[in-house]
Amino acid sequence: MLKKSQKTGFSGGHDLGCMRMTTEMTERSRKILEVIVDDYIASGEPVGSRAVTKRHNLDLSPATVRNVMSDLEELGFLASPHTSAGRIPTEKGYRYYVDCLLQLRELTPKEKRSIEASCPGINGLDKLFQEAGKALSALSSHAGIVMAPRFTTTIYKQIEFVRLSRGKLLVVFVSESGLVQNKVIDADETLTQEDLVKITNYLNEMLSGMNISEVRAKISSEMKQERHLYDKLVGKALELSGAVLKEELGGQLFIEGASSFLDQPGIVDMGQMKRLFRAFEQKNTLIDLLDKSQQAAGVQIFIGSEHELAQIDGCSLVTANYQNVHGTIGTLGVIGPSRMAYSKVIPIVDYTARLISRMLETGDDKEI
Amino acid sequence: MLKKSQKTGFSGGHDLGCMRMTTEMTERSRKILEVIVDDYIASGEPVGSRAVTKRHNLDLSPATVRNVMSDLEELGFLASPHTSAGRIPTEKGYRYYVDCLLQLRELTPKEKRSIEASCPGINGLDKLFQEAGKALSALSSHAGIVMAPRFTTTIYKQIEFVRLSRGKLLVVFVSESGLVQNKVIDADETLTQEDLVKITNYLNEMLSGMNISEVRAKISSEMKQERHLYDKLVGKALELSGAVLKEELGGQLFIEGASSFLDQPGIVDMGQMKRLFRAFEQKNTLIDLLDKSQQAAGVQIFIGSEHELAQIDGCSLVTANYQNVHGTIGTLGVIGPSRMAYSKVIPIVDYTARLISRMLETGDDKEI
DNA sequence: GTTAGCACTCCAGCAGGTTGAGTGCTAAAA
DNA sequence: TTTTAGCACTCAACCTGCTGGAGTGCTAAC
Repeated sequence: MLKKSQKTGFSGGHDLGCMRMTTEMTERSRKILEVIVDDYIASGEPVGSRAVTKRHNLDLSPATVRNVMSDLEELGFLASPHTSAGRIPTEKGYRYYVDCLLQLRELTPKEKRSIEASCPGINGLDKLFQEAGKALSALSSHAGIVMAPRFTTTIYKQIEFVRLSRGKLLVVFVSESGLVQNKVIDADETLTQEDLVKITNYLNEMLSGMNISEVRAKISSEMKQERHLYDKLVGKALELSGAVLKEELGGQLFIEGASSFLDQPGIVDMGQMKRLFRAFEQKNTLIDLLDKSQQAAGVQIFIGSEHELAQIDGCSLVTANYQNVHGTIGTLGVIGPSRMAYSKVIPIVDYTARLISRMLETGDDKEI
Repeated sequence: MLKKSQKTGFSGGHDLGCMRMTTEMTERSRKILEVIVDDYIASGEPVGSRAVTKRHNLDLSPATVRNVMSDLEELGFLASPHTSAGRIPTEKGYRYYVDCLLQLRELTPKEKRSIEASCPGINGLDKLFQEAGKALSALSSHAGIVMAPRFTTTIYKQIEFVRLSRGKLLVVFVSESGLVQNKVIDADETLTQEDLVKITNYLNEMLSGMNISEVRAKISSEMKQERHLYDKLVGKALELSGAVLKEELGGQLFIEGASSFLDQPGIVDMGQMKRLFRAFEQKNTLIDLLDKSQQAAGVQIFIGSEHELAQIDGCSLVTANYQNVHGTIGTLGVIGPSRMAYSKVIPIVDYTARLISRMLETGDDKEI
């Protein structure tokens, strides 16, 4: 775990470059910025010069601190809600804090155990993701968010057809990691049970072990090639599987503990709260955002308007990817107000992502 | 559709008995109560005597209306927030209104089409329920709520086993209505692929067409009976299926559009809002409530504290059941503040429940 | 460069006054 | 007997002016 004065270097949308600033930022002003952000995160109240000197014995007078704060405001790290309130961090201020000043907390064994206990073995991936989201939420006191693997990144394992009432066919698709997708499609009724078995075997043999992009390509090429040659059943098989896989399934998003947003003492803007909850309901904008964060490795932090989602304005997002043996397949994290305890949230997200990765890689959750 | 002055007779927790009251309630006081409730539902503001006479030409002076309102308050149908505000309906007032005064609106063809359009054929039951919830929410401007069929009411159709990594087995269970449940279980690695096929065939042959309670009983009795007699594979099959079915799965709850609760102009009590959203997240208390409402037929209305859920205090719930050929299997409805437009919401819930029933019965959504 | 002092600003809270909506009561009218 | 008009009363909502406190910016001294 990172120690003080090491650079944490979390990347987000912007690269503020915490080095570029050091010409203007003395060690002292850094310390003061840190104290202010810490204080504000803890209290939610604007921080005044006197509070800075009092709570952390800096051997400086309030007047001196005021001068530094004034500089910090000019640099864009702080802002005052009004003349005679204290200062609060700007987004830029949070960014600098996270990039250069943050001292991460170790997770306590109790917290680790708490996360582990929430993921009681894999019995159904959906369940696992949901529980992970709940754990993230419970420990961070913000909303936990888990994006299930996108369909395209999964590996074909098996397909099954179940005949429902008249002309309806349930197709169950299973990926290697245990992700299950199902869909009902229309199918002509001439297909017998044996036909279905043959189709199943044919598809499973041909496609097993491919990822979904490959599967799509394969089906498409086979369809062209074999249209007039082989027997009708093969054509049917391709048609059915094509129908199932043509849609972009998956990328399912689990959001847990969204109600923690209502815990903020004085809810500032009800309109924003509405937009936020609506974004949680629609999910697709969030999915896009998480897709982006899936490009980079490690813990990523998006502060305020760094993500372009106007709907979740004023919120920050801490994410990390999880992997299986084939590489990164999904993203999880915490979403909360920009004023969140990053030092606590980051290790939680990091640890949870690693835990999920291990579980998906080994299929074993006992030994971490 | 019901017309004015017919009794609607929706039942809820309490039976106020709209007849017992008529000794005290004249035609005129009924009319005034109706106007007040209508007005309050429309405006959200306490209704004064003058507003009653103005907006609905009753040929009565405000003073007369005041006398009647005073009576209605004494009877417990109205309450005043404070001395010089108008009156608002009590829960009892809503109950009387819903039972005796309500004039249901017909759905417009546009609304019907809107509901139908939201359920674009069954491609996956989960998806269907979710979309139905969204439709309920969109049309009612409140939260839509759909409870998927409980596992115990479903009919066994098919079971499939898919081998995942080391020792993990994915079990996919399909019910006759197309409900899919999957679960990962541990299984010893000695089972070959052929063993699995045999197990699958054995189970599907033995259990097909039974409901889940029967299936459980059957497995249990078979296990006792055959433990020492037949080959090991049968025992294994029973063991596996038992592991899958022993849990109470299903009863999944879809809640859509919860954010509409935030649309209320002046949010009264933030604490209540929190409790509400937390109840939506936990779901199980709501599931219990909906389970209860599944006993009775037709549209059911729970107003305010008639349901015992303190968490959703001040909210009303309008529900209806949906059926397939085997009878009632699930519940859907709308949950919103007690001050909701019942005349609009009730037909929406009713129509949606019928639509879902038809779709589940015929497997065809074209012709309604 | 740092600090003390001072004037200034602004929010929060409180008291007092006003307005308007709505009520309850009473006495007169129907 | 029922309905209505009139009047006094109440109370929330709003505005106002006032005060205290927290915090700032500036300047001059250390």
